[in-house]
Amino acid sequence: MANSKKMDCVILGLLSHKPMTGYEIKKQMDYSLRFFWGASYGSIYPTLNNLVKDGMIVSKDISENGRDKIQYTITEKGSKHLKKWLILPVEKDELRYETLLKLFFGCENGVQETLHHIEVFENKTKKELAFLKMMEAELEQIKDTEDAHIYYLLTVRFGVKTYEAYLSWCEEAKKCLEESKV
Amino acid sequence: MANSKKMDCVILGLLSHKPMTGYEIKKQMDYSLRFFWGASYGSIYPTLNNLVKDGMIVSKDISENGRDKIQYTITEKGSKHLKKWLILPVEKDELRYETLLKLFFGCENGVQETLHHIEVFENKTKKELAFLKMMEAELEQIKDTEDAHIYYLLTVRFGVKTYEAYLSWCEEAKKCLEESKV
DNA sequence: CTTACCATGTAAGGCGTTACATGATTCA
DNA sequence: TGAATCATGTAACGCCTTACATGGTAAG
Repeated sequence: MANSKKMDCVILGLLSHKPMTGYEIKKQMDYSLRFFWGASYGSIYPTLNNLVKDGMIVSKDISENGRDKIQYTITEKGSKHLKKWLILPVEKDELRYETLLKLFFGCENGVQETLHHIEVFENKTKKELAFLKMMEAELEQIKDTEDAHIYYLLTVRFGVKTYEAYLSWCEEAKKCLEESKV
Repeated sequence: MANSKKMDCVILGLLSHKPMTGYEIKKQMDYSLRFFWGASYGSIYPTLNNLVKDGMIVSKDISENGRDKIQYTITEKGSKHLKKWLILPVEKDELRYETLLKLFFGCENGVQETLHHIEVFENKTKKELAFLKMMEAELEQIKDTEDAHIYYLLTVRFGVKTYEAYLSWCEEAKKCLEESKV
């Protein structure tokens, strides 16, 4: 009760914007929440069923583009539940950065291998950053068309700022390790 | 085999620096890895027993300061295992940022509450940053006394850079939301 | 004398992924 | 016609946290 399951709240949050199918929820997560939250079908579909049981959402069988789907809509109860969760203090923000782990133990691995890990990380970050900047540009254009957009934009900018910091660190870290080789 | 349990490798990594007890491993993690990795006793102690069974580490009952402890030392096999894991490509770096989740759904929560979440996040980040800067200063002084220190320093600098980016974002985000109130 | 910290562990249970299973449709 | 994508789910399992359980020592 004190702090509901997060998966529940993420899905309620997404459904508070518009009715969606499980499949669409997954797509939406992979697109909008990709850099700070993830979920698999194996957790999404069971969660949806539980939310229906709890009266937080209702399901409706629809047919679109010649495909059978199950569309979920948030209920009044679900909306209240979401809002209650939103005002609660954040429990924890956590990272599990394997890259940093391998860096921390870099001494056992050698400079060359460690540099390689950094480069892989750098490339991944560059790609993600390009994606985020594209989203940022998109959102800036439609910023005023909907209240929610400003919040989306803020999360995207968070991503942009952190990824830029990562890249700046990569530069420094590479230099630092190159020098230590000499 | 392809990619061993991470908990195993973290512990092997820490033990590769020096022999430690389970309690010390936990302390060390909370201190050095705090901002990118975490673990509880409930996973550390069982992991240690498994590592002994697998011959990756050996245990030794010791008595120190009038206390009975079990000290673990990495074996040749454990060292090889660690090195094998270190050169493997990173599987995934993940964040689970509840703050960003609540921000993303900020529209359902209102500007005021969202600002509050940002301020809490900002304060927590400031404290962590101060801690990291202290570690940075410490490490810079002893940088050349041991090969491993440069790697510790790099992880700490990663933290410093990202936390500074977080704070810079907080400033912007607060302004942005304040303006939207008008 | 009691609080805080040192020190080690177990058990239950939560939470989520991976892999499997199925089948329709669209497009090259 | 075969691959990719749409669409929904289940089952097994892994991994970890929380809470519980125990007991010693140091310091106020």
